[in-house]
Amino acid sequence: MAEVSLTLPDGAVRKYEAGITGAQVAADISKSLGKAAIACAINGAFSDLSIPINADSDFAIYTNKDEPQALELFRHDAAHIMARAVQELWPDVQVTIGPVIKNGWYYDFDRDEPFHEDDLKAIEKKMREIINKREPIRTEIWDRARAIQFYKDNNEPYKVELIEGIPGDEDLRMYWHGDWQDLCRGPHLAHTGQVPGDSFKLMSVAGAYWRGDSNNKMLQRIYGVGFRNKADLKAHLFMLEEAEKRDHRRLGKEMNLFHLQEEAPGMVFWHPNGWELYRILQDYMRRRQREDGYLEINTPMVVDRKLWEASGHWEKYRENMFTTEIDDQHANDKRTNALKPMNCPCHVQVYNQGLKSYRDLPLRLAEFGSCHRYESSGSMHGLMRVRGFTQDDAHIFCTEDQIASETKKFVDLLKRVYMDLGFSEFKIMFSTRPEVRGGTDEVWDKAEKYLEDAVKKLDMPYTLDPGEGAFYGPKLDFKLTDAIGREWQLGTLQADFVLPERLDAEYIGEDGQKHTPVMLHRATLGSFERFLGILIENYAGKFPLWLAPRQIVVAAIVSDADEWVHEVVARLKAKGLRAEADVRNEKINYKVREHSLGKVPVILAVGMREVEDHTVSMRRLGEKGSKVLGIDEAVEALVAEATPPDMK
RNA sequence: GCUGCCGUAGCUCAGCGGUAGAGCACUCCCUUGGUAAGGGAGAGGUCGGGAGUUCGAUUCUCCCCGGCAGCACCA
Repeated sequence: MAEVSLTLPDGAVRKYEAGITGAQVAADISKSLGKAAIACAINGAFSDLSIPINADSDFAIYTNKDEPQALELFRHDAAHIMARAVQELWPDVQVTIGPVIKNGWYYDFDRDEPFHEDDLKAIEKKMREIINKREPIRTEIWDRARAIQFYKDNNEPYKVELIEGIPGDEDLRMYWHGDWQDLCRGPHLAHTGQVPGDSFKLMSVAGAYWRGDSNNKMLQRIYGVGFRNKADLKAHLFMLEEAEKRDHRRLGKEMNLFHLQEEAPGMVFWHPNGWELYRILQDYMRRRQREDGYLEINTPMVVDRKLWEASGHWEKYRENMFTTEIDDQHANDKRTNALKPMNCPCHVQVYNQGLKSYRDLPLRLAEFGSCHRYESSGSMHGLMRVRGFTQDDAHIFCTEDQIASETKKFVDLLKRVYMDLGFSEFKIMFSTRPEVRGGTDEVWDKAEKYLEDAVKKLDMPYTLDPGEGAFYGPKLDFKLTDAIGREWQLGTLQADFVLPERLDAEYIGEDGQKHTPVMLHRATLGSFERFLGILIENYAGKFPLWLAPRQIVVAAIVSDADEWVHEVVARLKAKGLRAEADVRNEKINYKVREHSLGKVPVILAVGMREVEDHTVSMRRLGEKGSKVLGIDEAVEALVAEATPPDMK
């Protein structure tokens, strides 16, 4: 019998007969390890314990304690166990795929009857039964023909389709526990009992298209979350509750910022508090852009379809545009207009007024452009995805040689803005030509090259995202990370060599000849609506003083202090602070609670002591105690704190 | 757009084939209280819209609108 030598992570070498399995090695090392082992690595490749080892290898054992591997296996096996549970409960169900995702897994099923949330409990129960059986998980390697025949015999057409879609003629790995079988790349645990039965939970049922294609049948997807132990599961569920508390739709209601209603789906009704916040942000952006040489313009919201035809949007995005038809009596005809879905064609119209010289470039035209897009009903979500929104948009008309310096300038602006608004981290994605696109390959070669040069000169890391460019040009996207670790794609910079030409933008170069400028589409926040949604969630509504729509409430403790309350409010307002008086017939406890729930950052409580001493008792949101300050001292401190970062 | 669920007072929600209820908010009265809910009284609803079944529909069925969770889409 041939011998294999296995090198363990600590450098020790053990010799076994060829064909020994990982499980046997683990048991040989120690009895407890034999029990604890859940999988192994053979020459670094994640593998089942049951696979025979026939060559000298590096060898490592994984147990419950090995974080990424253990989680991967638990979730993966839980997905399979869930599929088995579902098939045991409803034998007519066909199984498809069930991958591991962040925090858990899902599995897609085909069944005529819909699953209901109540069914999840029954499935969970069945899963625990399967786990408690501690059945060994077996694997075999089959050739394609045999596997296809097997699934045809078992009436599992989705599996047949999956196998037929796997390229090449590689053999397939088949897994079993009990009588239940699935096709899988593996690896898996040694037995079902290794899945922690008390630290998973089925979360929801939802539709999902077979293979992610909306032309295909919609299947039913069940989502689960799973962890190594109960405490981790509890922590995760707690985190979900916390995330729900900072949901901008909820906070928007609690802080009285905005509302949405049936008559205008996807269009925001901003309330005074919300609009204050909106304007604070817009004023800030306006100052930052002015500082950077942008010229602010404003262009029409309703524009004849001819312009959209010329720009190419009509052909590609007609379905998503709001249109209006009016009878034009003079032309004796109907005119079709579209609500602008974006600002660029209009900006080119402004550019085109008057002959431009190379001396005019770069020309940076900015607009807080109000746009409308007919988003599909299912995609709308609070402020995050709406049908009416305002972009902090700008188009930089420049020469090819200016692309790099303008990109640098823009990224510097982004950094400043994101920092000021409380985001310290962002990533850059570089997206290249998509399959459906405007312009020739020659133009794309050029656009990609210039933009790549520009991003390289930034001296910042970036990730390539092939095929994700805009239809008129390659782009850089800027993704930032919020306070609870979620990523949001915000800023964008798109190099466009196509649209200026389509819309006849030109300039006279140094050589006296006409040239077509390059157009850089760029946005920092994206849309104000979406950004405010993100901002609300990032701060959980507890804005820094300069952003808070309601900054200070001055609350009377006794009604004899009302006069002093009004005077304090007047002094704060005179310094530009957003202050309100609360002289209602309520106790201070009540007022403090209410304004704390309303996320007002500063409460100045005023009783007879403060009246006599000309002081205020300052309480900060989220803090327990209060601090008595002289009025002048308090005003000065608040003014300093409330000054926007760009004005300090 | 697709699948599933949901739509009752300003808000959060209970109810359910016989014509509607709670807490908070609101209005008034009492209370002047020192940092997260003082007490009492009152007012408030074509039960998302339309059609059908029924003696009778907020409740059952169908259609439409809107929302939620996913999927698809996102210039």
